[in-house]
Amino acid sequence: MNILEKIANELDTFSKSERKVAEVILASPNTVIHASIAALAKQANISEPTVNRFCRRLDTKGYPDFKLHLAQSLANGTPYVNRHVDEDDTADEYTAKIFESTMASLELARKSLNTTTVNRSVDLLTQANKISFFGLGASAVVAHDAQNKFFRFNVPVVYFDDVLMQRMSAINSQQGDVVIVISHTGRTKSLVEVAALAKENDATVIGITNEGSPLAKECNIVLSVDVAEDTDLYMPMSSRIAQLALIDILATGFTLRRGSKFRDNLKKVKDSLRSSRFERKE
Amino acid sequence: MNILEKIANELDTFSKSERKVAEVILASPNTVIHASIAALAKQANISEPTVNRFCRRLDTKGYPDFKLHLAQSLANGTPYVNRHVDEDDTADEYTAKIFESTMASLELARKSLNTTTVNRSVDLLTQANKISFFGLGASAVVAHDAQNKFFRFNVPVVYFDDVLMQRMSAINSQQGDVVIVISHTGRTKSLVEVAALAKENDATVIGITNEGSPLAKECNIVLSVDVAEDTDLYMPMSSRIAQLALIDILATGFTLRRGSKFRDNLKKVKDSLRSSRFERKE
DNA sequence: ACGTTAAATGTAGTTTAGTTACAGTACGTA
DNA sequence: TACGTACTGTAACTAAACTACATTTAACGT
Repeated sequence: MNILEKIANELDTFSKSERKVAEVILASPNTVIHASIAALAKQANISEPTVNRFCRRLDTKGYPDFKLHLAQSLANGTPYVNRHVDEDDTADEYTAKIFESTMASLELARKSLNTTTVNRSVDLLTQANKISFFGLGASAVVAHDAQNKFFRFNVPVVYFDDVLMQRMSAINSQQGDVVIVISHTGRTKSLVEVAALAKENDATVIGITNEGSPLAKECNIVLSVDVAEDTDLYMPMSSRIAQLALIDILATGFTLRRGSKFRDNLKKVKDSLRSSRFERKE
Repeated sequence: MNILEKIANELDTFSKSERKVAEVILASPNTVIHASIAALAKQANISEPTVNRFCRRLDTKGYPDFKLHLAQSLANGTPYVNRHVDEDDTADEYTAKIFESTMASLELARKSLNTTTVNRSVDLLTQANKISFFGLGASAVVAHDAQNKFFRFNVPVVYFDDVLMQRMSAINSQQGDVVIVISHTGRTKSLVEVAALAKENDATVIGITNEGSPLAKECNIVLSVDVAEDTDLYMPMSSRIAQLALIDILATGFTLRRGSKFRDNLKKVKDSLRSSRFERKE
């Protein structure tokens, strides 16, 4: 574990003097890695051996070794944190925050995603007679994107962001069809109903949603991605990015499963677009 | 710069003995960071001062400082790299690669995005009488998402992913309207024409596209995000994620500019969705 | 409240590691 | 071949880190 986090975590298990050291370190770790044990002791108003004992308590061999660990923690740069946008942030600030939060979410999503489930989903998708993507609101965007990707595979694929169309489509589904229902919360009533309908009609229902949600209960497979709390109170942000990454993953798994011959097909689709574009000048 | 790379780069500028040290370090940097200067000297079959001189040549204060830098290089662990998916990757592998590539792209996008331009775009958006988002293919998804976000702001906003609708809408645009045209390559003919049409009709055209592309030339403002080469040869992946992050940024800037009273409005929109959802059980 | 004991902290001395100054060696050039 | 420069090593020195022990502080029981 990152030694800086460790210090922060164990702050209350430290003795009085040790806490002094800890606080100095946490306040400006970048200075500390260039300071001698004497300098650090002085700054924390404690003796050198106390610093040394502090280092040992953190499972390092001594002060130099501790500095090494500290340097490594810093290099990791407290990677990406979900930081909330502030009322008086400048364009510079909120831009940075949104990028960071997005990345923090992806990091989290990566960790939480179950690749065995991914694999099973890809299995099902490759065998499907027809693939449908359903979503509403922000999740409709994800469904839209999924259609876009799977359409290139030359498989029957549809996407609906309209409640009625979703219902009709679900009712008409049958065995061999795969229905992917997308909802971050998994609590949108009409989508839960659509999932149930599709299941009743023997379609395989894959949910891209929260584990344990009402929607999840109606699904044969649940692909859940944990996501950092949304940066903006009122708009879904990170959740849909993680979902899109998941779509990429499914699409990639799909092409890999289909083998290299299949990929020639993709090339054809791409080439077909060429005439609609301006040539790139060298 | 990463000190390990630096050593590798400058290998041929080193003297004979220095190269010996360099090679030992490159061979097993992880051992070196825990070794004393004496141990390292012995392993490289050279004297201690030579190691010291080696450290100085690399712009460090001495051996301990050098070890610090080395430790940081190692911790950095080549953060996020754009890694291409391989024919025989397992689900585990391609999942990891896609997440990593996506994050690498966001990292790149963050660096390349000009926040002054973002700020100007937000300015224009807040003053717009009507906002239109146009995109095709993968970029249609981004436009779709943008509509979703800006719709909550209770401003007139439309999105079209149909060429004819885009043309009609562009022709009907007028001064005070803002048209946002989205295209990764910026070379899609019909979109370039739409941008030109909108501009002729005195709308302000903002392009989310490649700087220097045909589309960029037709725009009043260009929001360009550099993006790592796409992981998949035949499908856009990272580009649209970066574009979506940009939409988040614009939307966030928009709400911030409109002030806190405006945000109550967003709450209302969100609350209005409540009845369509299952209650969360505690 | 007082004394006892254990834990925590500091002081001083020791050891180890790192650095500097200088001397010797190797190599290239005139 | 002789000279000079750049490189490398030896030995002395300095500074940093650590250990052992003394002192203080805090906690607990009487």
